[in-house]
Amino acid sequence: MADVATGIRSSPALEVSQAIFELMMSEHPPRFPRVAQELGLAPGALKMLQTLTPGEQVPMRHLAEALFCDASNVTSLVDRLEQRGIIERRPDPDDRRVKRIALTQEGEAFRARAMERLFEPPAALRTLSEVELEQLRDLLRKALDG
Amino acid sequence: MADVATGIRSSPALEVSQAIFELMMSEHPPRFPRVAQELGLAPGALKMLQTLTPGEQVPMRHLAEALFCDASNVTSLVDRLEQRGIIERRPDPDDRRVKRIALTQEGEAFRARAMERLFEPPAALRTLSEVELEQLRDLLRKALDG
DNA sequence: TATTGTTATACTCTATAACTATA
DNA sequence: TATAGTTATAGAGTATAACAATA
Repeated sequence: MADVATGIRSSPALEVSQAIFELMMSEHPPRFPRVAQELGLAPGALKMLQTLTPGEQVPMRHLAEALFCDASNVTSLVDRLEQRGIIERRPDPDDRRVKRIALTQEGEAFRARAMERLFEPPAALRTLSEVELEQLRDLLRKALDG
Repeated sequence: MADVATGIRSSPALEVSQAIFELMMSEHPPRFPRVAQELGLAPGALKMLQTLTPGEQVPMRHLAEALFCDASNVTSLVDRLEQRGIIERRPDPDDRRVKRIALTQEGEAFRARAMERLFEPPAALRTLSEVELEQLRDLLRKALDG
């Protein structure tokens, strides 16, 4: 059986995949770039904040890998976040080539606010009951952890 | 209770929202830009293909609204998709200002392949059984259909 | 000789503003 | 006068290549 919206054959896994996409796309403009813009951040900068856990000190190289982007882009993203006092460059005690990136205290608060907005449940989820949400959560967690 | 990854308080709806995000982010690089690039398309061009249902003839203006972008960007996206023979501009019989965009025959096949790749179930879903996938699908569909 | 991060530069995507033609 | 689409141009974000410092 072919689906109208996609023109491809269906299966439960495919329908789930499609539904998740639909849920992500149910917001206009899409969540991620919208939140980034509202906070005055490049999309990459928001991804970087998401990556940086409070208390961590991450070499820039690792950020480039996590963000799947070029090192020169990390430099420019870090520059701007540092200028805004959200993160800071710290020397690595073991390797003087390396700079470790950490959230400032101010940055931790900023990040918390950013994550709140990023993960705010999509409106579509409001139609589900508490029990249904828990079922949904458990299924998704099983997929992710399993 | 605060979550380590986000630093914000938890609720079932929030946990679902987070899990869905995690599922989308579990692929590196992220699905949408990756598939677009593999097909030699701008992200907006892939969105446009997703919007264009086979057999439809959509005024460019409508595409701009659906893509949440400027009309001039639609012109440039349409230019390139038309050059590749994927879509075509057709005159509107009722309003000579309007150009209606439709998939070519070749374009319909291209779109089908693109949608196949776009909606290919994430690897994480493979850990779920058929029954669990159906439960997951039903919950997501209920949320989306309201 | 290889690696971390930076700089200078170029490219891609999208938006803004001015324009043509229709309504 | 307003609208559909185009053109020319500018901006933001990211990548490429050459470089300095360190390993």
